[in-house]
Amino acid sequence: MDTRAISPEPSPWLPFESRRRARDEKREAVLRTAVQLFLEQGYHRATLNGVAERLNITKPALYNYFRSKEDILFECWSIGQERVEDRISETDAMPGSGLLKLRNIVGTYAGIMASAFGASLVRFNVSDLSEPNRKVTLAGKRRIDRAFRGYIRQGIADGSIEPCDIKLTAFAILGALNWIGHWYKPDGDLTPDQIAEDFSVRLTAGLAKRPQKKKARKPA
Amino acid sequence: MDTRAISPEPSPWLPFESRRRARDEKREAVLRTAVQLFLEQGYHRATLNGVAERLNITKPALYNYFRSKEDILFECWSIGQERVEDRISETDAMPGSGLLKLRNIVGTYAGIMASAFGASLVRFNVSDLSEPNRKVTLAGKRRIDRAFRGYIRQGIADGSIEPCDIKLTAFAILGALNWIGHWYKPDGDLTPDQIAEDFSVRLTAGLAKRPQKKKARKPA
DNA sequence: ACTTTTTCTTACCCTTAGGTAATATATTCA
DNA sequence: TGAATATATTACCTAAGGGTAAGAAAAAGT
Repeated sequence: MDTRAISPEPSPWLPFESRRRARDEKREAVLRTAVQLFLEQGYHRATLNGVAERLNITKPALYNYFRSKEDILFECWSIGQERVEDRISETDAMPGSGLLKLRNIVGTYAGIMASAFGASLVRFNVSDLSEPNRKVTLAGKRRIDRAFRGYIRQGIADGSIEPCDIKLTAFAILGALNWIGHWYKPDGDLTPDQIAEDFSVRLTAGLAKRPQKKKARKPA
Repeated sequence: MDTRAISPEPSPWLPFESRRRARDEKREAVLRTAVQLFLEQGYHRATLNGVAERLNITKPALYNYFRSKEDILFECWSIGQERVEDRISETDAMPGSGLLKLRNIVGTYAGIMASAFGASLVRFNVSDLSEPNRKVTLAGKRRIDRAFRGYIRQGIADGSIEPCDIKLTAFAILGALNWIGHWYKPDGDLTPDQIAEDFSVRLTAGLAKRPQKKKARKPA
């Protein structure tokens, strides 16, 4: 769109903003390429030269956008984490039973795990991060744990979920979900949506409270 | 123990064997220390100097027992893999329904995952291995997948397991199990046995074939 | 067109850690 | 005790790769 023809007095801010945008686009391109390479080869075997090469630039150019390799790693993790936390916020604000919320987060989380930034949440090693960044990631992991446990706890309270060991249940569900980040391949025969739909049912089916017979035994 | 005083005619093989044993013990000590350090710090951040230091020796001494760092990594993986495959063989030979076999392997697998060599199956990066070794590990992972799917398939065939998507079911169960290798801490409040017992029920509860509604069999 | 700022490249530094050579020290065995 | 073997140490090499300095090239602003 050529704004000069429409607006005779272009704001001096526009070029600045467009420059900012271009910069951010390049930054994101670096992150996309980096996370891809980190996943393919592992963080340590992947080199910044390799990242730069894929972008048709040279290594030092990367340092216009990031302060260090670890910085890139941490940002990749942050993007994945933010996606998850956004969905958790949405789910928290959702009306409905704990079981419903759990089903919702399981499905969306599965979808995220099938993306590169999502997989980076479980494929990267926290000990490759600096102490401050490591603390941030560990706190993030705890928040995810807490969210899942919260939905289960709510479900038990509102009667939608059969009473169970909350901690182990959350571990089991999160394990099944996180494992997606290890086995999912974009060129496979399963789409993220299929996985999300299946897992949202599969991982919660055993938890739903069944209609009370005289003696309710084990959950389905 | 001074064998010379007891046996007047000592076989020339005995010293040799005892030396072999001592050697193997040292080898295993290296592996135990190495796997521990690899898990604590990650393969790349952990150094052979660090491994040697914990053993009160120096780095080159390690090369009396292993040809390279990668060699050590691969052996750690192999030990974990062997433990799993042993249990799979046992389970294969077991009598009983597919569901029973699945419960059995889930429990034992959970226990293995709560050990250092077991965790090494999921905490280490295949791309840190040489091409031949990587092929071996990938083949190993496939064998585990195949075993789990086999039990599920058998269970469906013999009527102990409700028909389901075999592949996704196996992924979900293996994910929950493998995740143990990431969260289990020996100093936590859960013992491997507790986890094994819980998971063997938890991860299979949703699969068991329920009494058919047609026949209206009320639970006693 | 000229200046300034941003972005990128070439050339380089330098630490780290895996691996090796030469050699010393135990240990075994006769 | 002395030769042979096994095992460990000291000292060193070397490649790889993260990171930096100086300056060229491109873009923006005037």
